[in-house]
Amino acid sequence: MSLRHALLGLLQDHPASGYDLLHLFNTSLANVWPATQSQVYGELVKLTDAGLLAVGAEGPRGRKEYSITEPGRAELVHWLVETEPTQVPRSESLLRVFFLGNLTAAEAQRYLRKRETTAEGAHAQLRGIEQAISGDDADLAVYGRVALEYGLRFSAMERDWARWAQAEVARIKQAGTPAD
Amino acid sequence: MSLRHALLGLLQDHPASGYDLLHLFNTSLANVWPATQSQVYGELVKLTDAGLLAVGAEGPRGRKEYSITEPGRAELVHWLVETEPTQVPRSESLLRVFFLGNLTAAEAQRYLRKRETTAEGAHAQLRGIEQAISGDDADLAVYGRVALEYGLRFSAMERDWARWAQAEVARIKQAGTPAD
DNA sequence: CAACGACATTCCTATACTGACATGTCTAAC
DNA sequence: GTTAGACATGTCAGTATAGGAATGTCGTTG
Repeated sequence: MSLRHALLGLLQDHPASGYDLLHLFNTSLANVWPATQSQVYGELVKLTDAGLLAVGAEGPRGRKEYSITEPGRAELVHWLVETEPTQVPRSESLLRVFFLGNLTAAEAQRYLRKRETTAEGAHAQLRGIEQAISGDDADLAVYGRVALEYGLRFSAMERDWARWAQAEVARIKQAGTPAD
Repeated sequence: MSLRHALLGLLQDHPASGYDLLHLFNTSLANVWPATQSQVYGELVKLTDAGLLAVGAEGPRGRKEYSITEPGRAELVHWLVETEPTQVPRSESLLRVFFLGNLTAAEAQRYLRKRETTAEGAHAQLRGIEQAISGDDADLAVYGRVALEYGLRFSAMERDWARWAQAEVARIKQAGTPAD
């Protein structure tokens, strides 16, 4: 149920419509917490019913401007300070690694090489973002930069691990069963 | 829908009951792809209906021994070789980082310190597992070890990042707004 | 002014997942 | 013998997520 807190966090700085928020999800939070249109609109209604958000003036095209209320602010801080992250993140790609023994060594290496390429691509993309925001000094940009650093380190780690794993598979192929 | 492939993968080596599989999930796959009892039992029925699994002899206490069929094996290999991981992994803890600007610098640092401790603990736990399996040479253990190495590198990266982030917050606190 | 693209919301279906509850059997210990 | 605990499966209600269909409005441009 982090979606509601993500919405509260985004609305902390300034009011926005569902449409705006959807775009924010698809851009800034896409790699951390993606959300679909039906999720965002539905959750906004629930948050409003719960009194954590309020609808301000209606704009053109039936646009509703949501803003955070005091209880909403309190809930956000409560979530940040007093609750622990509970989700065990599932990793589909790591799950596959457990079962690579069902493939030939060459096939397993192909898989790992693909992972290396993907990680390298992600790393390059984040480097680009880093360049783009390097001037800004606002609070959001500060912690955005901290999150970005996480992404940079993570993708570098994945790339290096995938390289190491390929070498490891090669080592085992040589030493033991020639599975290809 | 990776649960079904996880089950196929676990049944590749030897038949097992739902109960066995549940324990495998809670132990070996707990950090990669956790699953609940209702999920496992439900999915086993679906997989059997689809012909990817077959029920062998019934044991005591109504125990059903599931084994993988040829179509099941084919599906597993298909999944490994021909499909790409699609899931964008959600990270609740990283999501929080984006909104740490709503806290005081001291509170933000407390959050990051907690993350550092958690990562350190995970790293230590994996080190323990590494010691325990160091003798084994079976295929599953080989790729289990590759996955373990991922976990080791990941937890080390998280720990180091959390340390760096704390220093970064301190640096900004000094330089700009004294938010505490 | 017509038409198109961006804006903006609501509703619907299907699947995935969680947590709890219900039910029963076997084995070992007391 | 009976009771506690491990073994073993099944079901259900509620929530989360994905994806898309339906509907309509505003602003710009030819």
